[in-house]
Amino acid sequence: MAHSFKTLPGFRDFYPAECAARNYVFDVWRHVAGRYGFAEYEGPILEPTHLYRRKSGDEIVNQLFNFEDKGERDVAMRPELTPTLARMAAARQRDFRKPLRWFSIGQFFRYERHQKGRGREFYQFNCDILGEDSVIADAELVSLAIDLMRELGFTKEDFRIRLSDRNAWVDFANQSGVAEGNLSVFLQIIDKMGRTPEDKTDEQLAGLGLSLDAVKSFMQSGPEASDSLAEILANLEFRGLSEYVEVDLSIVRGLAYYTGPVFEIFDIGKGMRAVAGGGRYDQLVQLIGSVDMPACGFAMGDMVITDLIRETEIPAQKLETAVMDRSSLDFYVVVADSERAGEAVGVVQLLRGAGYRVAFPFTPVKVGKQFQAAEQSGAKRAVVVGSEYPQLSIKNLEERSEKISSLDSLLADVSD
RNA sequence: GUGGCUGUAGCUCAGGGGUAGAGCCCCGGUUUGUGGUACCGGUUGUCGCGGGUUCAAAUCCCGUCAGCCACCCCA
Repeated sequence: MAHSFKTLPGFRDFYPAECAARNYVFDVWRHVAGRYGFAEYEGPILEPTHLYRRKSGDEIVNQLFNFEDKGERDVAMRPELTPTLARMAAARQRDFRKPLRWFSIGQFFRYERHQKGRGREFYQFNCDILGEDSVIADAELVSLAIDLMRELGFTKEDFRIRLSDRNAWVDFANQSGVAEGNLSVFLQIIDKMGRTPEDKTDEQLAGLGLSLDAVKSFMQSGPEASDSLAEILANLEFRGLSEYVEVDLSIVRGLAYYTGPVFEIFDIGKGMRAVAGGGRYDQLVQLIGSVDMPACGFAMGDMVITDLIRETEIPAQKLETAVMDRSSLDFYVVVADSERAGEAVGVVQLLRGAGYRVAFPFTPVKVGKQFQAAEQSGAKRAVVVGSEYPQLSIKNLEERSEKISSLDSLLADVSD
């Protein structure tokens, strides 16, 4: 084992079991997005590094897989999709009726330390509504996010949407006399309040002319903090989803481009990092594509949600069932007489032609072993091809029952 | 970038100065065309790598690398 090759740090191999689990999550994402009338799109995996600088500033480059290509372009593996989306939407905005409801499932790359729920490569579901400034769009996204979680098998005991509104804080700051130039500093302080010692927060706030008590008091103001919050909550109430949501004004979400309501999904009791997050970003399309287009969206990565699924009973069972369903065969064709191996593959193809998932042994194997292989493949039934051909026998592996069939009647007998 | 923990068979791990073990997995067998259990047998390791101490190191010491976890960051 001296010099074996391994995956690069933070990168993953997906063996069939993991790949099936991943695809199950993809299917749920795609399925639920479809129920909301979202259309799937995709962008390039490699983009000009500048696209991300434009949005997030130079410090972001430290977290990028970027390099110079053979045409001496500074390029980066995409760390997120929103800038690409903004570019795409702006470039052909006249081609689409508003609002755009678009989703995407893709792979992303960030050059950072690998830890639980976080790698250098991951998949992310992105879901955005563009060209709509009503906060009902925001509510629609929250609702979609809740339905994703429910579709995966989670209940209100398992997760919560924490909903906030940056504008509530902006209004608060304005009314409290915080200078315009200190707004982003202020939001940073709010964002970090939960993990900063109180006396330090107090000190920082004092620097802006604010008191910790006033901030803490406003933090408790709930849905009254802004009209948008109240409206979103009322909308979710009509949907019967309000029990999944709580107003939590401590949610501000790191970077500066959010302009309104923001939300994150958190597990209850497991203490993992955020499962998903998003919000309104009304200026970004303008910034990237010079087109004025309000927008909101959210993203969910595959790593935290998969951890959470595996650590929660019902979702874990749903995943296992789905993985089993998609990996198991419908039929295993047992070649009981190797003289009939040729006829057996004919039977195999007949079944495959009818849409069944079928496998058979490539080399002569004892019949007992073949049944064992059939069991382990998850096949529900076996078809035995032997010297009696074209007479066949269909065996139900679960019930251990057997019935006689023939080449001509096989498909009919099998579909009963 | 900082810190903590861990590196022994494909996997989960035990052992603890005298040149390696268990369980699982995998493969084969338990007499010639019928199955998950059981039983028998088998493969695999320079005990992460480099150096030091010692008659002797997987075991002790130093370094290094890797992994995990946390901090920073989190689009």
